[in-house]
Amino acid sequence: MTPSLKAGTLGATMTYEPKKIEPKWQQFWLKNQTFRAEIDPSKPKYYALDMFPYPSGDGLHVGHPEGYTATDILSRYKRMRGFNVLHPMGWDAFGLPAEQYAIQTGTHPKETTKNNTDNFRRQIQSLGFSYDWSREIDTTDPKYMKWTQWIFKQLFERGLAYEAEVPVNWCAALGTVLANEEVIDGKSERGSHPVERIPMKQWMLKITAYAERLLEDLEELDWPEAIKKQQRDWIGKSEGANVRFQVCGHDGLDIEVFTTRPDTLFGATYMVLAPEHSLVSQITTAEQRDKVDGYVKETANKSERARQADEKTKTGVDTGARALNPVNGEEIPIWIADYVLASYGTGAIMCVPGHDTRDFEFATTFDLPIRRVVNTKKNKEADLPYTEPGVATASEFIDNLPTAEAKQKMIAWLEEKDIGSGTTTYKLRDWLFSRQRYWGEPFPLIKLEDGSVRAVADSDLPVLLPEVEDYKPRAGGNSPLQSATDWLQTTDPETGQPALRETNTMPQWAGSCWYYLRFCDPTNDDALISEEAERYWLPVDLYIGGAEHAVLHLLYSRFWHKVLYDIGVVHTKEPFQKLVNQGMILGSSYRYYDDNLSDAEGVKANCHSAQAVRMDGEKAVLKSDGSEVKERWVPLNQVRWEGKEACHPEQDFPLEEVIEKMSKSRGNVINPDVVVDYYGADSLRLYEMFLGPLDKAAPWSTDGIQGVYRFLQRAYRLFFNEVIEGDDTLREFSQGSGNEEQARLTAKTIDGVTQDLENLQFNTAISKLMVFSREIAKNAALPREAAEAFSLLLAPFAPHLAEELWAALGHEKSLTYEPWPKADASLLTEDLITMAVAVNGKRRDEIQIAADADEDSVRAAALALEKIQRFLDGKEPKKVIVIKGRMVNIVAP
RNA sequence: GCCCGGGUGGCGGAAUUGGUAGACGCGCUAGACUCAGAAUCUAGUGGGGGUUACCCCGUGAUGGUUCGACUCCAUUCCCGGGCACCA
Repeated sequence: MTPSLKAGTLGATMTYEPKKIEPKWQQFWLKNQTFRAEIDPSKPKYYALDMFPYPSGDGLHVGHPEGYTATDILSRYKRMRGFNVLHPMGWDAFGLPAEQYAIQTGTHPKETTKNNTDNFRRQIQSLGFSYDWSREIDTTDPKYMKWTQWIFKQLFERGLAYEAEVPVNWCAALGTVLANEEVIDGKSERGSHPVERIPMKQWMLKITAYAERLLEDLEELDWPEAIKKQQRDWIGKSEGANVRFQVCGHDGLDIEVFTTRPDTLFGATYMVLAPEHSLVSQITTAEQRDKVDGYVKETANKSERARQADEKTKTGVDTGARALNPVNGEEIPIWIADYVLASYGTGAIMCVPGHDTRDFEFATTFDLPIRRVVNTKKNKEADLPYTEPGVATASEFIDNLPTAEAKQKMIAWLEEKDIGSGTTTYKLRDWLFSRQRYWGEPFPLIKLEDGSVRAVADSDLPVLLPEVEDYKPRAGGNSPLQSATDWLQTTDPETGQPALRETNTMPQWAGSCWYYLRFCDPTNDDALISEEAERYWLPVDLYIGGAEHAVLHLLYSRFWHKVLYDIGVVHTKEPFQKLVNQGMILGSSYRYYDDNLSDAEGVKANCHSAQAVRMDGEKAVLKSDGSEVKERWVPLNQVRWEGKEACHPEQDFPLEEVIEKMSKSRGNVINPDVVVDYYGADSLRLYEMFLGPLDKAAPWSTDGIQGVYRFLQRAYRLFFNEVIEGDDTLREFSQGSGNEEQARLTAKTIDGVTQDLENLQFNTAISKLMVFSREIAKNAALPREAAEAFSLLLAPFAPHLAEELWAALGHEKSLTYEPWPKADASLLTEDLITMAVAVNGKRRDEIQIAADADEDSVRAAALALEKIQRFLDGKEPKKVIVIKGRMVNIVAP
């Protein structure tokens, strides 16, 4: 270490000044590559990964550092525990905002992305995270893209990527199609634009081929149950049977249905096809044709959202056709209705109104017969619809069988008669993988004149994006790449035939699907990852990120990982062993209302405080006259403070505080740069961890951060005398571990902080450090051993100050690889302990007694207490319960 | 509607998994320092009663199990999240 890095030599550090300490250590770490990770088989590895960010133009907000701080704490802790830690950071840099900015301004997205990543890197580095920056990656880097395209090629060559004309989620506002996972309530996940379903030719990835494995392998993962459940639901496995129903009057024409309740076949009194079902027009009778055509058209025009809007009202039309129920030969009507989805199962169902709520509603609406074929488990008649498992009834050969057995017997019967078979169905659809955008990875594919599609040779990867004039998507669902003629028109190197390049690009998820692999071997030009690096570093030991990626990124990466597993690139079935979702950091928004309902500009609106407004359903109205008003938000920096009360900047009324997700539109975003400037990175890190448990949402409070800042100041003053003129000087330490009280406190703190770190309970760990800093030197000088231990314990949380203190103790090396302090176990247990004495469970007094005192002496000591005697009133206690080391409970008569 | 979470002081949150409820921090109150403020330090701070000793109430609500319940069980209310006609 250079002498200039010794504490106090930089000039007048008269008090704890993060601005002097923090940049110094950040530069030190960078210059010395302190956190550089190399494969070292002699050490156990630990791979701590953050979900890498999309570098937006807005920069970091305080939500980002929460997860980053947590992984950083663990990384620093694990290094001190002797682990070889891989802790990298990079950029998920393809994405819509840079492209939209390009459309508006003509700036190449590459340029925007570069500026944004530079800003993100600066911000992240100002927080003192222990990333190995030599491993930084960027998904838009051609060297990275090459391998994204290479993986796509592997999928393509194994038939896992195919082009199909499918009904897609077309979002006109974004000018692109979206994956099912990107559509929420019929709107785009990004921006909430309307999405419609239209048929288009698109590239699909066969994620459904991995449905079972994606489901099964969830079992062994240490993930939050909620996320596992979301993935299970999304995969949506159901077991049942496919059954063929013969259509009357159409020789040999069958309609196949999927049912999870083959045991209720005797109760099937009608069938329903999705309006889009391919057989609809063929089987519709002449009398019903007009009605059916009308209904089909009507539902086709309805958006997906409108179709699902009110599920209670069932609509449908009889096709006039009849089918034979294969179990009893009964003729049953075939209807079409939009409550049956074309995309699930076979797009047709058999309806058992007695035992399915939806069928029941439909049958009631259209007066179709309802039949009871299942009784309760006790074989009693239940109210219909009865959807629980029970016992079959009125079902001939399966009568009296419990549901599970009845299903099995029915499936065996169907298979024997060759009219059906047991089947498993998944809700999971194949992954729609092409986007009509500029800023994404081009597909490494060429299309020949004969219609065949060929993958570009490995030696020609990566296929780079062409330069274009205009970044806007082209009409008719074509990507901007369509107009890059020189790029588009190429020749097949093998046959010399003219060929066209694929003009769609990959979705943003492509790059993030495998980035955790590249971090292990970021500059390898011969493989996406070397076998050595893969074997050593994988899997990721701790992965922290937002819960919003539950079924998007986390499902897609698992899928790609399994494909790579199958082709021998990776050796683990799953990429992320332990996953933690950090909770959101919420902001305070300030609300009022005005009567400018149309958002007209230049209008002098009448403003109202929230107190004058009540909610009338979805609408906000004035309490006084019931007229409608619209909510408005005052950005944080414009709020006028009257003491503790937030007020409208120009008018004289208080604003309503609403705690919610931070967003630009609310003006409640806290910029970490401002916090670092004022309190320093160590305070920001500490505060975010001190807010509460990592996985819970918590509101940001500007007052709250003062508490941790004061703690750091106190910690600093524990070590230094503050000198008004000149440098602060180190205090006199006592030698060794100090007096017994101090030695015990040190041991207890080491023990407690260590346990909390292992459990990711950072908030309680910090509180233990606070207690330590307040108590340790209260009555005696700070012992040297305590000072050393404290610096090391503080290091994962507040690394800059910790390094400063460590250096002040005379150490010349960074504390990064110092062994983690070990608690003296003999000091953790006390000889003399305090035990609470309770009467009837209520604490009344306490006794001081030897820790190893036997039950009888504890009992005697407790009963001897004057206060206890008072409660007993001279009588014998009914019972005395002694909980070793904790308390005595006396049951009074 | 279904499935997960979660309801603890004025606020963020602790509580070794059935054993002293409210650690730690914010805020607040009082005091010290200061010409003054800021900063810092010290003490107090769940509610109610009492001069003290001390007593009563208290973990969304109601009941139950237990010597003892924030913790377990049942019913119920509220908040957050996810899924939502998936046959």
